[in-house]
Amino acid sequence: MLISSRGRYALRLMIYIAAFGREDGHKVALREVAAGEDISLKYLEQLVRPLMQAGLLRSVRGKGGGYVLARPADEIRAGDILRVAEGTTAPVACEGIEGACYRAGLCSTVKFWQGLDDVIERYVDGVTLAELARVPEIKLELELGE
Amino acid sequence: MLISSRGRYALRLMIYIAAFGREDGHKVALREVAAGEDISLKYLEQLVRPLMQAGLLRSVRGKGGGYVLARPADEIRAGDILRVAEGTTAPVACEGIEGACYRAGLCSTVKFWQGLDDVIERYVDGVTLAELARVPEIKLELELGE
DNA sequence: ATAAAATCCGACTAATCCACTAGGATTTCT
DNA sequence: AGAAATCCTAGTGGATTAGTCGGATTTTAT
Repeated sequence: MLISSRGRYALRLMIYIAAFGREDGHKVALREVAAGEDISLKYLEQLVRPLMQAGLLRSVRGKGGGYVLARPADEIRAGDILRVAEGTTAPVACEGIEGACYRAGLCSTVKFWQGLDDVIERYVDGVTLAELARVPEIKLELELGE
Repeated sequence: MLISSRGRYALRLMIYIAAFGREDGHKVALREVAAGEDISLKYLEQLVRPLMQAGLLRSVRGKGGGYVLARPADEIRAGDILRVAEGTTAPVACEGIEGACYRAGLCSTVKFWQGLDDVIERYVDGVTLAELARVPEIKLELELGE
């Protein structure tokens, strides 16, 4: 799994929705996220699409609409979001198939890369969106004024 | 730390040198690596330079020359090679500095990314070049039906 | 009904990076 | 002298990234 800034933005987006959306159905509009996280609205629209297709978000169209988590935040793993956002999820392509593999360096590395991918996967799947959204009191102070 | 195929090639290169170079000073020519690993010679020349600068390889110029590990293989970590090969080693740029950080999603992700980087770093630094170069025999044993 | 607010959709683009190539210069052994 | 190797600088085609742009559609609010 590779992490680009698309994945980082997607994570921030989801954290924002988790933090400000309510289970009672309070929707979060992208315009709000764009302002809050300082990300272009148009870019967010792109990020949102795969997250919808993957069933991580639900949307309500039209005025007053927005996005809500499709599942409770503690049932969404950071890994779920990143895999969707990064698309391919191609960790390390194993070219060892077509026979170059009998040579020195190649095959021995395959296990190494698989091990690396396991480690990463285990980490990102060990953190829930709820944990990430349940953050600082700083944020709470700011929002209590609204 | 991000892993591109440049890092993968560099690792294979180093494994090859570790496997076929001897401590008594047997040098490995890139031409040989190119043939053995099926990587263009010109590309290998590029990969070699940062590894030299980082003090992981020593070279002998001129005819009959080649490359040797600058340190014993069990004192070189996979992480050493990857960090050098990947260059920037920019894991996740923290933009939280310029004040966008007080908002919801950003700060909480920084720790998350740092944690991910730690996990990766720990993994790649836990494997030595000696272990990677030694694998072929292990693999043989496995194939012999253990 | 109409306007506004939001999600949707598809294409486009400038910049950057990747993998690789090219052409030579220099060093050293035979 | 010639061959074999390392060294150095530059360029290039393709892919990916990060982001833009213009508009279509759906729904709510006035």
